Amino acid sequence: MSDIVNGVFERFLESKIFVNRELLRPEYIPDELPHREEQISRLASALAPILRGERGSNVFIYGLTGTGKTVVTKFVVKKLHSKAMDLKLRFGYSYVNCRQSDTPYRVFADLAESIGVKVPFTGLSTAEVFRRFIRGLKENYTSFLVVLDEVDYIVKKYGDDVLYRIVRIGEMLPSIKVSIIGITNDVNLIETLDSRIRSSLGEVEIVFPPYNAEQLKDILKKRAEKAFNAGVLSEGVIELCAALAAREHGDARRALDLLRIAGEIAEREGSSKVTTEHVYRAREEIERDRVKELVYTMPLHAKLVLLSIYATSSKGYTTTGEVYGEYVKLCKAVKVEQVTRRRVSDIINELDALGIIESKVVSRGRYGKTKVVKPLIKSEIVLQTLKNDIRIGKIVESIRI
DNA sequence: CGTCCACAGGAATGACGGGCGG
DNA sequence: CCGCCCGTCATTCCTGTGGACG
Repeated sequence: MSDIVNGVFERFLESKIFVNRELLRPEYIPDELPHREEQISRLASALAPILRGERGSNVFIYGLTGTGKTVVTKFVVKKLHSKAMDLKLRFGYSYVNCRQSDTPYRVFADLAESIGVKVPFTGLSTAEVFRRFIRGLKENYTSFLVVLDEVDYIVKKYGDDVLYRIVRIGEMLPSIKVSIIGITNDVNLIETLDSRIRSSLGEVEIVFPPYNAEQLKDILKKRAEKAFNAGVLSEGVIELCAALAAREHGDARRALDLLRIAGEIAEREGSSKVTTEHVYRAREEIERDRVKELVYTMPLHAKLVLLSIYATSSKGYTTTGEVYGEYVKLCKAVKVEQVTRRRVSDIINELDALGIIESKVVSRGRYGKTKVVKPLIKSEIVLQTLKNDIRIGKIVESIRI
């Protein structure tokens, strides 16, 4: 009965463009992952011992964003889990994204949550959260798999302590077989690790090379077949998405986003076809949304620094010294206290990490060593968003680039 | 060929609000 | 309610450095 109702709703809601747009979302795990056969089989064989009640190999996975690391891992782990359930094994796994949970505390909190152990956001010591996780593990599992995605975020800030403790669980509790999958887009990461961790963690290493335009096209085609109604994609749409994403180091997520947003734009304006024009507009929209979200949630001083960067880069770039000078002026203008040069230098690095600006240290010999900062985003988008902050809206108006 | 600029960026420390266990 | 620990933002003090200038 409810199927009939849902069917009606869905048919009503679905447009002429999409059959199922969910298939184009980055978190969707398809049944088929073209051009990743080798990685899948290597990962599967590293983990296969788990099914015999032995410990799986620890795996290190490298690859740039959008090369399928996460989706392949989730795909394999999901299969592994259901197989283990068929075999009635007491096997569990946990997936932690270390960019979202970027402190040891939050990593352990996530691990604990994933096995049903409730822990507060804050208030406990990290060691206590870890203990609770271990206790939960002991009670419910004989084998466990920890997936740490974007693990470089933890390692760079806090060293290999987290990894070390997880690796050690197995030694402390021989009754539980614990294995780790570490996923990173930083190829050099493993060299920064302690040699003990390195050898135990890198038992198996799998590299995910970027997709080329041809492979991206395959991926998009497979998904598009089911996601779109027949014939709505104009000639060249898939090729364009593939080409644009290939330019960005073969990022499949980007390619899928472009295709989906292009479809949504076409739908919004009631067009019956998705054209290459829609793809170009999708590219702009993605960029704009990302920046808006980022800038909107930034702390006041980060906004002021960002504004200073734009105000001083009429030549296309600027330097730390110039930025700081401008920043001090702006602070006076809006009557807030300035932070130190040191802090501004960190804020510039943070903006760099967010991809809003690009910076690199250069030496100008006699004239010192500084950081050259280049804004990457169109100034209108950034200024527009900054203007929405009532504290600084007024001075944004007064700045001409 | 040494100096010295204009910073980079590490280390230690602190203030602060949130949130726990007891 | 207290004492403790957390993450975040910030300060202070500091050592390090590539290369044009003299």
